[in-house]
Amino acid sequence: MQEIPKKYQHGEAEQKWMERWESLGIYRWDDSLPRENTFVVDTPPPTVSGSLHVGHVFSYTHTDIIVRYQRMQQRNIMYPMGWDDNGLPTERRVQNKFGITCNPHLAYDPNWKPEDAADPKQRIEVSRPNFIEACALVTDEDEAAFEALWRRLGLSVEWQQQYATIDERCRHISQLSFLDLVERGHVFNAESPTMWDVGFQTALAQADLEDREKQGAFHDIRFGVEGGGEIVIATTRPELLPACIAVVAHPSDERYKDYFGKNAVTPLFEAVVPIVASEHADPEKGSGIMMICTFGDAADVEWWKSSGLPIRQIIGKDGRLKPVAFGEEPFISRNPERAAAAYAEIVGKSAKQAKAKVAEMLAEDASDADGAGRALIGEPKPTQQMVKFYEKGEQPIEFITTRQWFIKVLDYKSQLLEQGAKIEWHPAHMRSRYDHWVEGLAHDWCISRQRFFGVPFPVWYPVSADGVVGYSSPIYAEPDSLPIDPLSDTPPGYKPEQRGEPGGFVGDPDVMDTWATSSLTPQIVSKWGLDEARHQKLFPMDMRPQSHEIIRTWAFYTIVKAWMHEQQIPWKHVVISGWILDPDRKKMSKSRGNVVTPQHLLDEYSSDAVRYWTGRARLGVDTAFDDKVFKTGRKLVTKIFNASRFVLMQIADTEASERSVSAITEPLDRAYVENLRGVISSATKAFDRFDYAAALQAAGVFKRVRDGVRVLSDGELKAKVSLEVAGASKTAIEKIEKAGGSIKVLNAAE
RNA sequence: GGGCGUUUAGCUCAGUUGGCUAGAGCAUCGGCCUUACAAGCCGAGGGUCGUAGGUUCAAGUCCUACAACGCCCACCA
Repeated sequence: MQEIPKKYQHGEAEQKWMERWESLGIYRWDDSLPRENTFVVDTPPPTVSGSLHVGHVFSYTHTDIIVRYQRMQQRNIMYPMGWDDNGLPTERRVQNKFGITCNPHLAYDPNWKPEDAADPKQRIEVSRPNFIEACALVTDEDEAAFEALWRRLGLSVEWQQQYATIDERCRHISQLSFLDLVERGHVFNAESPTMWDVGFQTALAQADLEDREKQGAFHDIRFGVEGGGEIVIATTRPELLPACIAVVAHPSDERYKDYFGKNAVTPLFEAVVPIVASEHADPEKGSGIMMICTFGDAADVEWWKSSGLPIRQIIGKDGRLKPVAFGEEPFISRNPERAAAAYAEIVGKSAKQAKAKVAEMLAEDASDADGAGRALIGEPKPTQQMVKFYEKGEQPIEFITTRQWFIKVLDYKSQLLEQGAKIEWHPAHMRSRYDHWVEGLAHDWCISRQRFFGVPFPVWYPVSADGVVGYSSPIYAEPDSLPIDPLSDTPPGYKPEQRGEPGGFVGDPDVMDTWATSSLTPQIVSKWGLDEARHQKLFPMDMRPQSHEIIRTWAFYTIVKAWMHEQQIPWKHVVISGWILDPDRKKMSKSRGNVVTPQHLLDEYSSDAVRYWTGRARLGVDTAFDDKVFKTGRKLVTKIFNASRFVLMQIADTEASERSVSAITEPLDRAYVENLRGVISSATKAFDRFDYAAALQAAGVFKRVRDGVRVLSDGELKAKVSLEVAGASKTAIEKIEKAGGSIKVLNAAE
């Protein structure tokens, strides 16, 4: 990298002030002061992924600008900082760095140290507490890097108030939250079809998904009908044919009216499935008739739930077709031997491989169910389709039946909408994103994940004398004992030796969704459940800064928790910042490879110049990265610095009595002061509505009101004044004269 | 398919409840070493306010339709 000239090296001075501020403790929150006049910020805990980019600098500076304004208004500020180290990104990095995987059922080994993990290539299994130690080692480094950046940027964070989402306090409060929701009846566990990522092998929530476009193909498949006839069904997932449980068409669809009540026979597997009239089918789409499989998509799940039909689950947790027994419930077939032979061709294959194989078999199959000919009609027809993926996953999600914990959000849509309406959104239109998300919710919030680096559920299950685990009668931890790990701690009334034994207990091996903790950031800061007096002083908070793409997760979940626990809103204001776009107006993201790191910008232009750049971006509006703005910022900062020096020099030569406003007598000076009042007033109003960009603009306009034009148009000095001005513009002179003033323009020589 | 947003100077963007000749920064061009500041100062040129209608004494601003771009959601047999 090019070396930065000495005159542009700002680090030293910034370092000095950073240390000065810290030693003075000027950013401390004073817990002795009452709630009134306190300003509390729900700072976003950044994911400590080790990579920093200008996006971080951008949104965190916005918050700092608002905080500094509030501090100038004499507010007692709570501006904490958290680190989101809990969750999958850290887990993956630790696995690769130390060559370990977590086996939550192992016991903690106090002698094992991550540093002496032998060979990164050799995967050794460690207990969950050991794994968490290894995670802590990695995240400590990352957190230090983030903290250094934040300090360099001059964020006026209250560094005494730090938390990490995996630390003891966060685990404690997350578990307490879970127990409280159990008590209030908002939580349940159920074995039911759930969105599942086959790569990470964990359950997911609706908010974890994203749509991706994928090349698919319609396969027209001929089904026989018992008693004669045939129907043709178009599907993009022929591999699910063995999982078909029914065939449905719209009740008003004339083409299929005669078939309702009869049974269809699937090709290859010869399962006899009912032909059902259902609103679920759209006569306009495909051939108007569709197969219901367990499970192709969320709609299949819904339909199955109300049908009373059995589940034919063929996709396993790893995304491969698992072994099933034809001829036995639920895989009843008219011809079990043929079905088993066909299935033997695809068992163990991934869904994708199985799709191709099934299509091949259908194409070759000349003797389908009722001997009507080739089961696959024509060639598969390619189509672009939108498929749901886990946002971090590489394969489409599947619906797989597993036992999971859920929070009931579907029952409370109207209450959650009401809560959203009580919060002020900046900009206001961002609220509609929240409203739409809530209105469109289709699933309760699945909060359990089959992962390791997270907060465990404070739950055990009794094991009966004949070895059956009692999932329906969980043993909950005592609130006083939190945080606990059910895989190493023993439930009340049991002895450690009874773990896994008949008549004993087992611990719940799952961890919580990382949002189950992140949704409690206000309560974590206020120490809800741990320190009631502090909670009352800090909750609800004043401001939640965040970006718009996580309205459906972070904002939504936080609102859910605050409402469920205390029927409160978590904060009064949500402040939404936009994205950083690259100079071509594309979103900056790691995958695009267009990310700009902040360090060289700070070195070359100074923290203040970078802050100036962020301050120009309006709330909620995406901003293109433009290095000209940094240059402008640097010039402006120098200007202000020099002007201040000039003023200080003047003051040094002036008696204290001459420094009051009343001592200003020159009309032009008085005009400036008058104008300054207006600037302060409009900047203050802007800041009060969190619009720092408008405040900056107000100040920027003042900078160039040097010829008194605006003063004459609206100050109290509109009365006739005579001005002696150096270098007044032509227009300024005209305006002043038009307003009835007179003006004498001085030459440089005078 | 539903929703939200954006569209104003070459570029990046302001423009409040409709109200004097639509503004700023950057860029361009011209002129200046005028107490701290050439990392500065003064000035100039540059706009059919996305398109088409409508309301009004008056529309960048309000209404209707349309277009382009971005985002969110849904569908996806």
